[in-house]
Amino acid sequence: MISPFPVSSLTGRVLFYRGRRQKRRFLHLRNLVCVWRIQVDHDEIWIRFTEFSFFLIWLRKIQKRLNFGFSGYQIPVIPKAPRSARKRRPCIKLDDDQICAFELLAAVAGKLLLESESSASSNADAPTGKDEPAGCRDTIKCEQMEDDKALDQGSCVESAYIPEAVHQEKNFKDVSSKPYHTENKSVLENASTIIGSNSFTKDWSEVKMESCKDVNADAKSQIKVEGGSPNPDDQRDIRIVEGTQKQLDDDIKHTELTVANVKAPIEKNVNNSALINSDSSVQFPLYRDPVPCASFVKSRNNVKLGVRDDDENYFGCYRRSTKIRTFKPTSHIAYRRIRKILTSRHWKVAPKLKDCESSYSNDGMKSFYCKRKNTHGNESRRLEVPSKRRKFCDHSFAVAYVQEASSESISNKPEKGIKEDIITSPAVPPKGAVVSASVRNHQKEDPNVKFSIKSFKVPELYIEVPETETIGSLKRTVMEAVTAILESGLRVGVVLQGKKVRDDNRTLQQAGISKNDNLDTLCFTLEPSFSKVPLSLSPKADTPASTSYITNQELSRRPPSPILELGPPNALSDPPETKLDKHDESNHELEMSPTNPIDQSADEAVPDSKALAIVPPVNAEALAVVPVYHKNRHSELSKRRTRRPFSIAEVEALVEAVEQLGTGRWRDVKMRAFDNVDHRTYVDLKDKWKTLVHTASIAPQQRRGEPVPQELLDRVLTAHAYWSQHQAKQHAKQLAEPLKIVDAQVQNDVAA
DNA sequence: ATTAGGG
DNA sequence: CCCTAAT
Repeated sequence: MISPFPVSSLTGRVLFYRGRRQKRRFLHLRNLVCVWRIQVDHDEIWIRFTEFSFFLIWLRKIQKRLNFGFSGYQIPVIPKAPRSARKRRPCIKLDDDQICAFELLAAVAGKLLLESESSASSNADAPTGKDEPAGCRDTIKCEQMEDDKALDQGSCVESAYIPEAVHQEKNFKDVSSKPYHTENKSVLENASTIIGSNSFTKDWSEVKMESCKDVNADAKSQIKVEGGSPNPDDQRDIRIVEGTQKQLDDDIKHTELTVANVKAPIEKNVNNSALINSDSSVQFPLYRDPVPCASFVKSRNNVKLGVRDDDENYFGCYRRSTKIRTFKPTSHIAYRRIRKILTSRHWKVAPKLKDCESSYSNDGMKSFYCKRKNTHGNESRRLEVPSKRRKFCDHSFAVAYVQEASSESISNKPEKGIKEDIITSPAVPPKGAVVSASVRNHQKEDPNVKFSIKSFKVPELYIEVPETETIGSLKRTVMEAVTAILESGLRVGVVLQGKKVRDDNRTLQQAGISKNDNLDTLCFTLEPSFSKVPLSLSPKADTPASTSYITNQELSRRPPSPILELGPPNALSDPPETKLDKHDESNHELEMSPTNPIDQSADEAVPDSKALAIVPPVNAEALAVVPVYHKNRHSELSKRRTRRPFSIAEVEALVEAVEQLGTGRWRDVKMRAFDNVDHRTYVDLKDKWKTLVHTASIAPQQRRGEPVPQELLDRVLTAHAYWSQHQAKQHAKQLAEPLKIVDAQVQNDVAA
């Protein structure tokens, strides 16, 4: 039986090699040869791309094939454009994961460059060890192969290696032409022919993979090369390499990066060249270290990433932190640095694959279920400090106290405290899920629901520190606040699909937590148990993370002052230090640039910086909500308004007004229906309408909050449709028509 | 000040 | 709801 290429199979490792033509020390990432090792059932497939950019393209292809559900967000080609243009502008759709993958790869790329260079002299590189034109294929050469002759370098080009043991069981299909031979000798040639370079030049064939599960646990895989789907891009150099890990593993002296959860975006309206260009913007400096082997020690599945500094002349612009040059023997810092380079929203450098099972839930979200439980106790635990400013969990960052026992490279814990261990890597699926069920490909019925708590939401903190205080003081204050909460005791809250599950007596099943269900929307929160929590309204259903306030007394030692909204600790203690220069002028592509910590830091730091920004005093209203505020300061920066859900009556009034006035005249709507309600601005009304339209267009089950009568929602849709149609007329006809027509339609609807 | 859109 | 750009 052939099953679709399993999602989990997209989990794999990516290896970079210096390509044959790549003798320069400074290379574009896109030019790096890269091999993707992915797991298909029990086999491992190696896919080699002579250019990294091909890999990305290919990923997208296969992604499309797999018809992934996507949680990706859209990165505008033109970040800011005239309103009129914004709407229709083409978008680069890029999945977060891919961004991260991309960056992860980029990080490794730099390292590999380094490695290959240093090996150029030491020749300690690949088994075949040469850093020369043939070097790249050498790197994947499988010396253990029984028929070594088959690996005639002269003829095999950079093509496929299919170890006998594996390929004999394979069931290759080549739609386009010849099937793979089952003899090693011919494997390579055929591979070359089939998926070799030239055949892709004009006629890009999609490579589709399907796993073929077999009863005897001896899974077979099938590689199908399909023709068709002409693509302008030259995919000449895609090759498939397949082999068993055992055969190849030991030969690879290259640094490996364990990459998991690779998901490629579905590209629809983006030409690939754009992406490639962006790739090309990725330039990785080659760092050199006086101490040749201080870094990049490969240990099986783990990566030890090191970053070396180079002479400033050449890469001056890149090397932002010379300090790193001192990096520790264990390359811990380097590791951290790499981590920081990564945007890794949903990414993390995965623990050993062997120790974790890739799992994914219904909507394609994947996570790792770590089998190992005895490592360092807290290993996979992450504390997430939610910022009030963030509404979406995927925008938030988890602060992780990494104790990855699986990686020796960081096994030496820094003494300096948390800071050293903090990484920002939420690894949280969009919905804010921090838990996923483990779904194995083929597993027996297991009544247990498996949870992998990747992060905790911790109570939000509010502290205050005078402007004049030092950072050190700030840190201490934060620490105090945290300690206060911890000491007061914590409770665990369970939030499922944004709703708090309060009934402790319900079973998981009853609560809707089932291993078959999508647990991505399940998360746990830590709640302070002390009672001096706000009188406020804040913790609502949709605000899983509870909020706690440090009372004035608690902070009384500190003079009253501006409020500090506590950002993630890393923001406080771990200032960005690894910014690279952006070289690329095409800034819109920078957003997908892996080596663009600036963007990412901006991305993540913006909220942080906001969080760190001094929030001046507030109005009475706000004070009511957040008791900690002092009134002594006035400020331009105002606090977020209190939430005031629209009542049904208000909605009705709004709908009525819009029906008659249309959707482009909010001021009029306001005057007509909410003239004397000053807490409803026309913007509010517009926003409300927006959400109403949205609400009306989704399934009732998806709706939250106080239910709006369907009748009203129907009217919303009707009016929305109508006014969408009649926008032009609106100005011409002013206003009489609309109402009647709308009414008529409503009546029709009702009648029907 | 309003409007339109994105977050 | 907030924030911004554009009008």
